[in-house]
Amino acid sequence: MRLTTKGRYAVTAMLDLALHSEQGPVSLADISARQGISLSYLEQLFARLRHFKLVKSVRGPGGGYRLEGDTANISVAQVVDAVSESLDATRCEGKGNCHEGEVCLTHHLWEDLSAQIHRFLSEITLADLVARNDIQAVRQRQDIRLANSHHDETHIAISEIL
Amino acid sequence: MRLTTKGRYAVTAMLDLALHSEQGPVSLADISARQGISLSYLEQLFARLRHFKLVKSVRGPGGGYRLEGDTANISVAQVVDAVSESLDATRCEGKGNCHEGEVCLTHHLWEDLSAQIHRFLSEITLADLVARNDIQAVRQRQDIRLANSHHDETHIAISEIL
DNA sequence: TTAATTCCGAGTATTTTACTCAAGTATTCT
DNA sequence: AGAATACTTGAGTAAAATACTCGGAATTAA
Repeated sequence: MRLTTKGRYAVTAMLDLALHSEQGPVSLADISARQGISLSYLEQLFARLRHFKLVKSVRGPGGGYRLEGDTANISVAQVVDAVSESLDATRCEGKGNCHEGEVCLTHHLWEDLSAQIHRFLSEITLADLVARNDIQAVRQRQDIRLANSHHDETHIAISEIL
Repeated sequence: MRLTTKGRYAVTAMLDLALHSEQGPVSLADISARQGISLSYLEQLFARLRHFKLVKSVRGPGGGYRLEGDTANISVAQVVDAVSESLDATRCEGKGNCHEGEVCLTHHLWEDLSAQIHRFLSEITLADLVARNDIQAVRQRQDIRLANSHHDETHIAISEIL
């Protein structure tokens, strides 16, 4: 469980997707416009999200991405895990080449911590985030703004509101 | 709250320090030998740990580092915070230049999560870690090994045991 | 067919990580 | 006082991760 801005971008994008999933598939271009994340970067992130079965793609015009399954079944932990490597950084790498059969200790300890953080983030779902009224308030502002301005260059990104 | 290998190195080093603090100051060279972390990198980490008043340096022969205060008062969160930048990655950066006075939303959300993880790691102290008997077992092996071998090149790092 | 979209691969700039090297400073032991 | 020990500082560097660009191919609705 690595915790960097990359995971944060992914959570933001997934939240945006959750907020707009009612009106059919959401294009990455729209997410890019609303959240201020580059399109190509989103493509990379969504390739992994798709691979982990968190989203489903619809190709062609009017296409985009849909959440795979219900928002209540997608946790923040899943999203973060999908886009970020798990951190090992040990000489042994779980292969058991720790000295003389003695199993790793610092390793276990850290994985312990890591597992607990993971458990914690597993209990927060996209549905929980969507239910927050501060999020709902922003959603509306963003929608209006995107509708008004396909020529306008000012946006309110969710990240500017979180 | 960023969670990478850097923080892990710091926690490992601090744990090593805690395990050997009874016999006077611990030199970075010893920690380097036991934990397999390069001396220069430890120097950088400890410069920050010192700056955050988590350790105290003792110069001169027989010198090294001591923990500043009791192990029960040093949390994992403090150690991680000391060595890693806090992740912002927002266009607004808390400066309130979020659009039209509307406060950041995704920002708040993430900081919320971040704060909760922080709280979680704040409740785990070095004393808690030292108390684990798997750690104690390793400690002894490492001590023997370091004593026997200032010419020997095989070590059991805590990280090989965690 | 055309346009919108996902998909895919290569490439790149920036930052972070992890480390090396070298010179300097403080302290203690003799 | 002088030498040894060890911290301190700073510059520099290689590798990895991050964040992004670009070009083009595949798909499909209209």
